[in-house]
Amino acid sequence: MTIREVARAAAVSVATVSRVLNESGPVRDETSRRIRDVVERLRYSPHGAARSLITRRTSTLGVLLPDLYGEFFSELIRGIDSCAREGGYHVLVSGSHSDRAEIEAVLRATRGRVDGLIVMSPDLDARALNPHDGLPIVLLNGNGRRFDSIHVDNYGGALAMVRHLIGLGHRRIAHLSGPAGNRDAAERLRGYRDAMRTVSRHLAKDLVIDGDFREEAGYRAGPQLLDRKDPPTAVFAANDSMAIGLLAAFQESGVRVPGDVAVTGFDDIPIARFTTPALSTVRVPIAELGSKATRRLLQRLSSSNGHAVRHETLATTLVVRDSSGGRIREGVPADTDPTRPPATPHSHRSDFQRNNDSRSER
Amino acid sequence: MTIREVARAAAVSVATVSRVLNESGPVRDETSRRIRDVVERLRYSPHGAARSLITRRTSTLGVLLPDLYGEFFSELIRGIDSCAREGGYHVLVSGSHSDRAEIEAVLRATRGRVDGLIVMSPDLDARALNPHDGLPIVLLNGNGRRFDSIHVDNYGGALAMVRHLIGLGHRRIAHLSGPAGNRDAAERLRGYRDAMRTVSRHLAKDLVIDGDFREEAGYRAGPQLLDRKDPPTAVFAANDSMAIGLLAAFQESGVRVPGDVAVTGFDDIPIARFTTPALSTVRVPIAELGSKATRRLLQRLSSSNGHAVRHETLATTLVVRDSSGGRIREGVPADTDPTRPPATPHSHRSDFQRNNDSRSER
DNA sequence: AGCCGCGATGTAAACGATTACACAAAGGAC
DNA sequence: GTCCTTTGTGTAATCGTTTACATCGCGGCT
Repeated sequence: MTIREVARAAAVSVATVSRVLNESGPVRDETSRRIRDVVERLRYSPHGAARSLITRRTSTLGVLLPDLYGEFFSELIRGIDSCAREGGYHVLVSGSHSDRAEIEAVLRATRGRVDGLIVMSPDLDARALNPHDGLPIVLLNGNGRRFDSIHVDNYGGALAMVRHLIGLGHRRIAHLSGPAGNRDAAERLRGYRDAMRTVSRHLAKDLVIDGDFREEAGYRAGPQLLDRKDPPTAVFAANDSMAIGLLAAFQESGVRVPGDVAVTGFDDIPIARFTTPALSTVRVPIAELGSKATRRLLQRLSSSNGHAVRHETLATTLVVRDSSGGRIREGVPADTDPTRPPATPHSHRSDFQRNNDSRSER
Repeated sequence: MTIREVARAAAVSVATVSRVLNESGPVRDETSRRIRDVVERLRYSPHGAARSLITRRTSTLGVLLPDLYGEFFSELIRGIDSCAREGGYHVLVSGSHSDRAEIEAVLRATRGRVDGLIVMSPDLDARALNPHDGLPIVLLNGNGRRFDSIHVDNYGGALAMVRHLIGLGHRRIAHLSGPAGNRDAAERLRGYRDAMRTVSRHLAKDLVIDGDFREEAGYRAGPQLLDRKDPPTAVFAANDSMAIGLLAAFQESGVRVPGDVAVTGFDDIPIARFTTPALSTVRVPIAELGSKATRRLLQRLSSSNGHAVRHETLATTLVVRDSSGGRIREGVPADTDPTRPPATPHSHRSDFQRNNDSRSER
């Protein structure tokens, strides 16, 4: 079932078959029709490897992720996949890249298999992938200057959230941080610190508990926080998963949220609005993050003339639900979110949102 | 940076370089070392497409999924990816295949790009991929007889869950079903129906509400159920996402769970144990489903002598937490689950589990 | 009539690896 | 010394495409 057999069956040369299949070059209508018939009948489809060998394009995008755990990544991949497919590309994913050596191994293994790379590696500087022979790369929340990148405004989101809590009168606000070394986590922590600093030193004091982005960490943090002699009145978790774990711990201890203590998260994973109480959080446009990165990569692939490297930051949105106790119960318009794709209607639960627009183009 | 340049730089022939790189054939130690040095220095790595053209292997597995939404798929992909990487394979994913035409398009496009396929397509019979020229395929919850397949015991799990509710004294038990046409959903529904049938017709009556596996569907079902003149005392949702939506709706309506009504789910996604109240559900070994499928595929790839087609069904586990009200509060050993990977310790919240072992090998 | 251009097609050279085969040198066995 | 085997290496065919170039009619122009 090679192009050769098709050519023979249609009594033409391979060149003509190729021309018909790729719509390159002129072919008589009748010939074209005949060839198409044969292709259909023989169920021929060209061999990908052979094709990419000569065209030097694979129609495949590589996606390197630090992990594949949780709803965040399924959303991200969803954004990437839908956008890639639209552009006629396949997606090669690869999760759990802890150390630099592993990243390099994958980079090597994928040579000649992908046309470009989307790399998310928050633990690591991008130096590992420095010298990769001109393969276009888009970084997700990375810190390389040399590559295109799409960032999420972690800092701004955290700042807005903590200010929100401060605005509600909270002073003893704890932060449940993400894993050490993780860049996103670090930025959220920085936002927390800076927001706290705007309040008089005597009244507000940093209180950071180490977490790791998993539900369990939040669950364990609950008792730790309650056992202090000056327990916080609000806890800002570095992501929703931990906030949900925290919610569970408080619930078990009989601590009311938000009555006794406010709890907030970060990411706005789809489930956040269905927790009890509904979680106040910072919305990260996850799928959009993926699709934006993909679009950027595709555009760099098509226009080979190297545009300047671009760094873009996606704005986050403060989403006030019940768990922070800050919800305005009257006069809130139902679901005013313009960014949410209409494919996922959540029309019943209303959110109060504030766009925290510190978006920037560096 | 081709093998040719490496050969020239090391003053040997391309054949020798290839032999060193693949450890095929004898090479003098000194020559071998010299070549390795050059490879290192030139940062050479062989071109994937060229290699797969001649070897007829791509070291890539294709994964066709119906969708990429939610925690279920990230778990599944995680299982697949880790197992594939272990075997030295890459993973090409592709989500959202609604109709048959789309599946066929992807099948064509991936010819010569993958060595085998894992296909999950619960909406569809497997006939679409019938005649694919000898490409090894493993079906996930599909209904093809001709291909290897791994199933989840949806029926047994549903049966066990509904019996659990009946055992607690419930008679008016509603079922919030999955999307029409979805095979998993259909099996769970069948389990529900059969369990209900074991109770006297007068006392227990089917009550099925249509859902679609999304949180929102559960949320909307809440009022619908409460507004009936004979509201159910228990609701068995066809998956956890919908159960969580339902929990949120009941919470808002002031209906206590499990006091006023019991709620249960299916899947045991990681977040299920952190809902309020903790969700009673049926555990599906999702990551294992992925890794089992992958292992099967790999083994079929290596031993080309065609074993007979095998169909395997993975057992599910009844996980009793708080939302069903059936939790035995005394004498429950903490976290006795043997199937849970130690990588995700959830040591604080205890589960009471019952292995519903209707596993079978067809 | 001769020339040019163009449309339709065929021929063959790439692309970058693997590998069957050839071959040379060396070492034993006789 | 001849023959055979083993080891180490090189030459060239091969995988299935794309595509530059050549070819061949054919019609229009001068």
